[in-house]
Amino acid sequence: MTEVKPKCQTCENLNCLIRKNSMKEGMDVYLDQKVTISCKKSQNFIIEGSPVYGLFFVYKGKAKVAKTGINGREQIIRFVGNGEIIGHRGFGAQNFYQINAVTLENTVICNFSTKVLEEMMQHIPSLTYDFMLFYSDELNKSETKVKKFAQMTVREKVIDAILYINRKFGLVDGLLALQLSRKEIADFAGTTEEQVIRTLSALKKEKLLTSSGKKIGISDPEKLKSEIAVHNYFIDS
DNA sequence: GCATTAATTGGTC
DNA sequence: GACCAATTAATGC
Repeated sequence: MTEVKPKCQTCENLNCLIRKNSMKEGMDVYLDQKVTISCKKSQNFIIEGSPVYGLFFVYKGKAKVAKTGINGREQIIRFVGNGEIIGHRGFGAQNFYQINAVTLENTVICNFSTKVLEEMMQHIPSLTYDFMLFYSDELNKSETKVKKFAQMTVREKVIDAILYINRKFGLVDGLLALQLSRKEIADFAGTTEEQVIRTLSALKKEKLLTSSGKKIGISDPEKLKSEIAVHNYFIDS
């Protein structure tokens, strides 16, 4: 752990709420209290049910946020990349995390304690406002997701999941930059691994998707989008 | 190359 | 459309 703590003021993750406000008067004292940790792939750095110890930001890497169901069934809430927040539901009244967060690759994470965050919020209004907008947006996404889960067919859910991953992480050589197992796609889409596999091979046969090994490529994004357009696919849930 | 893990396929409820 | 079992492909050591 000889990592140099990245400075917020010069961080390249311009979408990070802390970064956005890092130049504000009085921020320095809070930013100095940041803790940065280096996680290997598949590290469970937030454990469901454990006491809240602040807010996390992805500095570099990727992670998934999930809730565990009864018989090992997992519901992936969302995927996060550079500059994004994790654990924000634990901020405020709640004392225990309601989610698990696991890295999908080697990932560097910044952490602010709840105490430091509270002080920041009290003293930097623009930061507080940005957070409010963020929470509002999250709630909107969450509501959209409820609708999707209730109304979409499996095929639509899988298409939606693929497009979401594409929107968020993009393609490399025509293949999704974030490589997930079929099980993970299923846990995110709200269906089973087998259904995902069957849907993927159907879409492949229809020439809407391509694949190279276990990696997935998109060959006809417009057609995919039009299939779920009726569900407002463009809302990034 | 072998052993473990993931993907796929077929069948049942 | 979920769950289970058997087969096959992919990947780690």
